[in-house]
Amino acid sequence: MTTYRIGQFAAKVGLSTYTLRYYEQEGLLLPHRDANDQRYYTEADVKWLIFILHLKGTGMTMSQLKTYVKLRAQGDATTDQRLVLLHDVASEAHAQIRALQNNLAVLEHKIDWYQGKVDATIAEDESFEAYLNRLDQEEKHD
Amino acid sequence: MTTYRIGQFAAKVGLSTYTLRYYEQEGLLLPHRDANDQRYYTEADVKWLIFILHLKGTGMTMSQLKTYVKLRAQGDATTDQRLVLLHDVASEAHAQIRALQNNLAVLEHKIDWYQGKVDATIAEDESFEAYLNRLDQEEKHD
DNA sequence: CCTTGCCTTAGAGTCCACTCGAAGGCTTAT
DNA sequence: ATAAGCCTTCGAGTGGACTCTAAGGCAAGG
Repeated sequence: MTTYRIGQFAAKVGLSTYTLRYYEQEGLLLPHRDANDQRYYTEADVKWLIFILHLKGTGMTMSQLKTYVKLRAQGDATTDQRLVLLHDVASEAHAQIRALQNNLAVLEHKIDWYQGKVDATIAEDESFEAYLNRLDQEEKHD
Repeated sequence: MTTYRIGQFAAKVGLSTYTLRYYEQEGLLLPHRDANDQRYYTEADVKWLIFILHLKGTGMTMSQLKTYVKLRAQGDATTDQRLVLLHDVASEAHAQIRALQNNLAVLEHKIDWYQGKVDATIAEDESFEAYLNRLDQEEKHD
């Protein structure tokens, strides 16, 4: 069974040893120790950390992650709470994607404009402005 | 013609007066002044600021925004540079959306799993893992 | 008249997630 | 044997974008 010392593990997952010790301190990832107290990580740790990184990549904060880990440690009784938490994170992420797409639409319209691809008729501009207003309204609904 | 004092403008655009003065200091938004040196903002400033906020919302940094504003101030000779800059920002934003969607896919799969909606057959799990590996590989291409 | 809002400069504080350094001491690899 | 890697604690530094305070003063509305 393959194991990794902290330096190898860091290289494998693309984090620094500092960060790994920091995550450990925060309770996110608890490696094993050998007879000399040296940390070692297993393939299971690789999978778990990659999952953590996916969660972080959705915008989940350290604090939410810590909550999640604590709930997990408490066993099956907390699956409902975990679900609520993950649903929150997911809907935040959806909102963020939507916001990004809206902002990007504006940016790309400006790019088109710079490239002279937009017919600069009053009608067109006005309809795009109306569209933007609608987007801005929608963002306020959050 | 409607104008706004800084407090009204702040309320209108949803920023603090601190932030508006900060943006001004950074050269992003330069309001007019009345006879007593009090700032006032026009409808054009509203539009410009909203555009700035859309750009910021795509992930464009202060520093990029400052570059953009400086180029703009230099006139038509810089449209090419502005286009390059905006293209960069747009492709970064696209990448960020893709990353978010990938991470969200993992999160939602986990949610499904919690809800018992996933057939926990070895085959299914393995194919999902293969899928994740593929996503992770793709992220490395950036 | 008095409160509220605005003006200035300059600097300090905040938040988040790391990131690093120091110091002293084991352990592992070549 | 020697270097490279790892161990600890603990505190300080980083970056980005604000966010706020202080101090002293002018200006408009009720």
